[in-house]
Amino acid sequence: MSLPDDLLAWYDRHARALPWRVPPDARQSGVAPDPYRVWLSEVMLQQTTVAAVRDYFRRFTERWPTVEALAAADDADVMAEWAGLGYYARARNLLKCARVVTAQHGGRFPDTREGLLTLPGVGPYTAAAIASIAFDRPETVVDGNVERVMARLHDVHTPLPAAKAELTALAAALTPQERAGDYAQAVMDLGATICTPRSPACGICPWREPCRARAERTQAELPKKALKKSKPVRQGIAYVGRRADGAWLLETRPPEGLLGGMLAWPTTAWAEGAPEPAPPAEADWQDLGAEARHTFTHFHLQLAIRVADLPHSAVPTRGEFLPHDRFRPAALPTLMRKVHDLARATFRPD
DNA sequence: GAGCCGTGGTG
DNA sequence: TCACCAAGGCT
Repeated sequence: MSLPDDLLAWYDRHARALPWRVPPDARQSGVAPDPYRVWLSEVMLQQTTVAAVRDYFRRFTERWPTVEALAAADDADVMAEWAGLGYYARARNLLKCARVVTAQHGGRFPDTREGLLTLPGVGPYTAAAIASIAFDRPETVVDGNVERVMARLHDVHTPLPAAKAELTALAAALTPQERAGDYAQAVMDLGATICTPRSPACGICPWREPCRARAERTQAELPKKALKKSKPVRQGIAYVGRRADGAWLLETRPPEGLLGGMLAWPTTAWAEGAPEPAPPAEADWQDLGAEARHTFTHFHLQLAIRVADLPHSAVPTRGEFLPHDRFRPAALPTLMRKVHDLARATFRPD
């Protein structure tokens, strides 16, 4: 038995049951995955855990069962449905991609890695994942799991990201011509359930015998990674205003950059040091005395909160009033939902 | 190559 | 409390 065969045999017994996955037995009986569902799941899973993705995947596929349905959706509806999942450029690219596939490819996803790479939001990993999982092409997927598994299997001590090319070559050398889709998912399942970042379960690993790191007892320290930079602290002020009729003053953030395209409370700029106030409407803004703390990828944020009852005649300089019955806190990104949770108690119950 | 871009779980 | 981490892509 070869290494890939050993892994596939393990996968046949231990594959995780996932909503977007065709299990190995069904697959070998000729059931083909739906490329739309494979693509959607892979985009959602970028830097995101399976546990976080499950409910989002279910809601998206119920609401938009096909790529054509998604392509026809309103941008704001898609952004609201994505709210809380993070990395919102993914949602913007998701729509772009659905519209390209619908308008330029007749609603069918390209079935090669090269074709898939031309799509918005589809990079080297996702293109290989869709090509292998949806179309059974022998492409090599290299995600964080595969990097970790290869670094341990071959005892590679070069730190990431410099080691990326080396680990990719090692992974490619193992990729089988047959059952490419199952193999791709098998390596990732191995990384997610056995060859985990901390406390890997080497004793029950199908690759425990050939694993070089296990032999050298270096598995816990691999893969090596470059030191991370510390995060600076930025500060700002969020303005939560409500009109007497219950409408909230909200804005849609600019399409690019942090939380781009998302519904949000108007805020000052976020910078190191005390923020310059920038209220979105003339009113008696009161400091809430509590702040929302949130950590983004590259900085910590401390967001002070100011609240105001706005007169019906108020003309905001930014944002617009969203009627009470059309406002869903779930449509806010998490930071803005935290702000709402802190501020809501200060207003009369609706 | 490196910075930007979210969030929730975990030790 | 806090740093680390997860099926990356774009610029």
